[in-house]
Amino acid sequence: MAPRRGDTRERIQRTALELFTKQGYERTSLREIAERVGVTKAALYYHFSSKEEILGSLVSDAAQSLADLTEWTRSQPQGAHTRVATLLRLADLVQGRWQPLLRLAEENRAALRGLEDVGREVRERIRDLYGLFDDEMADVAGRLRARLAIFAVVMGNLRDPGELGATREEVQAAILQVAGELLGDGSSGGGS
Amino acid sequence: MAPRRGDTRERIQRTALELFTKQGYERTSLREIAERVGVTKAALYYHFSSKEEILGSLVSDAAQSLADLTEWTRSQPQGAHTRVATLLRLADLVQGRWQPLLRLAEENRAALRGLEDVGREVRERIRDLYGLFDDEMADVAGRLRARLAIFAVVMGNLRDPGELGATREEVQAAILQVAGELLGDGSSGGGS
DNA sequence: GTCTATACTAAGATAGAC
DNA sequence: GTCTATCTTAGTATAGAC
Repeated sequence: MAPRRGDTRERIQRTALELFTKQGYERTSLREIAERVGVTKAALYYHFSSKEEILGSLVSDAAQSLADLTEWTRSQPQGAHTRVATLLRLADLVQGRWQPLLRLAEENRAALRGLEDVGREVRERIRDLYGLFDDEMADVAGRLRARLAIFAVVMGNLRDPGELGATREEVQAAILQVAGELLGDGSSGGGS
Repeated sequence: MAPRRGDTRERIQRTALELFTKQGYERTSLREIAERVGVTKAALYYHFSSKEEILGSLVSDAAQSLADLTEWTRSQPQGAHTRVATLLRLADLVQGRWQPLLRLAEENRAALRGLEDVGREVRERIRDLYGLFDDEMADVAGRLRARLAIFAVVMGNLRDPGELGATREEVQAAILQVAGELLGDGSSGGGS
């Protein structure tokens, strides 16, 4: 219980992420965060100008790595292979360091909407990602399939595998199979 | 501006639904609702025992019509035709009277999670709906496709059609096409 | 049965001392 | 960099007028 020095800001972020996700953003009070970190409410206001800014600081990290992903995709040759490779990288992120934040985002969309600057940036990055797939899809159904493929990768990795009556590995294999089907059809599918 | 009598409860519900959806559940104060309705905060407490109960009263209506839908499906002969017919009815509900509430639910999942009784009921009804499709799907990929079909119907009808660069009618047609593909493959698709 | 007046606790936020 | 004290407003609750 030695009084740590210099890492208070990060400890606030870690604690907030945990509590925001478990209880919801609005149901988590600054008093609660401060108590867990071992400081007073006012101390939080030294490191962050508001409760919203704590949330924003968590989101902007993820926005950066999402930008990295779309940039990588753009640097690759266009085609089905790159689309699938992008989904694989996305799956890694969703299972890895994005997971806590995505759970938070899923449950607290209204709070995220309140974020002015950071929120706008994330929404733009997400649109970028969609755009990468849309560009190669001829028709509405194709773009819809691409979005469903992305959704399957994201949500399939967030939810309890038991919901589908399978292990995590089985679900992961099924996601990649179905996502491949959805992306494959689209690029050569018939129009209206 | 005549002082209406007897419809205060419904006006509270309508106003709450609108504000909860537009601003988020937690960001909407009882004072705000009361002001719009033209009564005091305390009057709300005559009609509802808490803010949560206002939300719960909105949700329980939808839970009932969801139960009606699954019951109807169960009364029909099993098969691809019934699955598609169920999705069509679901699409009608999503575009119609469920729309405001679904928008609310999407943005305020954390608040919904707080609803003890009603929340449990809705989650059970949703699981029932999934179960109807799961029963006829042999493998994990099939069940995943069925869920994606349901998701496409629900979300495709909630989002702005412009996101896919199409009109509402075009999006609607694409949703039904893709949902049909997803449900069709599943029942005869190959195993692992 | 329907609502107003009023009060209580806890929230986010700020000012200024150390 | 952190704390004490304080402010405003939120949700909640009750007593009592009509």
